[in-house]
Amino acid sequence: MTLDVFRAVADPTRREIIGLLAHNELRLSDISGYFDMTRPAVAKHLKILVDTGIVRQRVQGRETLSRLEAAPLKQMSDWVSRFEHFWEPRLDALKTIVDADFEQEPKS
Amino acid sequence: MTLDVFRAVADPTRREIIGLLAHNELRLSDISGYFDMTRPAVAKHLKILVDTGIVRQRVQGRETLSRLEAAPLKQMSDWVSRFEHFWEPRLDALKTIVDADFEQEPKS
DNA sequence: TTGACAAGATACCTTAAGGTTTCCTATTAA
DNA sequence: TTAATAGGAAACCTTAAGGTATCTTGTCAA
Repeated sequence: MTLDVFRAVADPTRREIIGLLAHNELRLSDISGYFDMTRPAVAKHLKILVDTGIVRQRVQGRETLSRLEAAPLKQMSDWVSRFEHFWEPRLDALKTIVDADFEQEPKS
Repeated sequence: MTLDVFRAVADPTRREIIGLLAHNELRLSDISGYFDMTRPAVAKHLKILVDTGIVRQRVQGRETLSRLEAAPLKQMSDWVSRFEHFWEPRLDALKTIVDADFEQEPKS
């Protein structure tokens, strides 16, 4: 029971799976075709991604389709964004520009 | 020998250490004061952060001062940014705005 | 209506991760 | 010049992580 997004993303295989699912809905056997490891190994990685909510699955007959549900990755994005100004010193200025622009827009 | 930024950041203790060093240069004993674990345990975490380049150290007498070197976190930032549009649908528009603005600026 | 395919489940193995205790060495303050 | 402090280093322990092999069950096509 991991449930931790950071831990889920720590593994390179899982990052690759996330990449694969970014644009396609795939079956387990499709995914495991990309990797040099057994299907149950990939299934375990996939399960971890499902447990953290990064991947969602739907069953269709004997197949299980997996698709990306990227929202939980926002946690990571939020955390790391606290440090962006370290390598992007113009970021403060940028933020000002964006904020100003958003204020101009009508409330939908 | 980890050297992997994603793995380094996967551990919550190490994320906290990164947070502590974001604004202060601290000694090991300062840092370990924040945690409910032994000093050598914290030292190991710190070593992993040093190995990935996220933390830099300088020796001053009998003290070793650690400070954040956030640049390696950019790797994570870059990776996760590929998925930002999943939770921020306005991001494409935003990118356009920013690009346009940057083009206006003089080359330094 | 049987054979092949998709994938869940279980048992097991090996190594890496995260911790502890204990000891040692260098530096500084009294 | 000795006692306290900072922290490196080694040995060890336990559990979690990442894999494998193997078996079973459900579904579909021939």
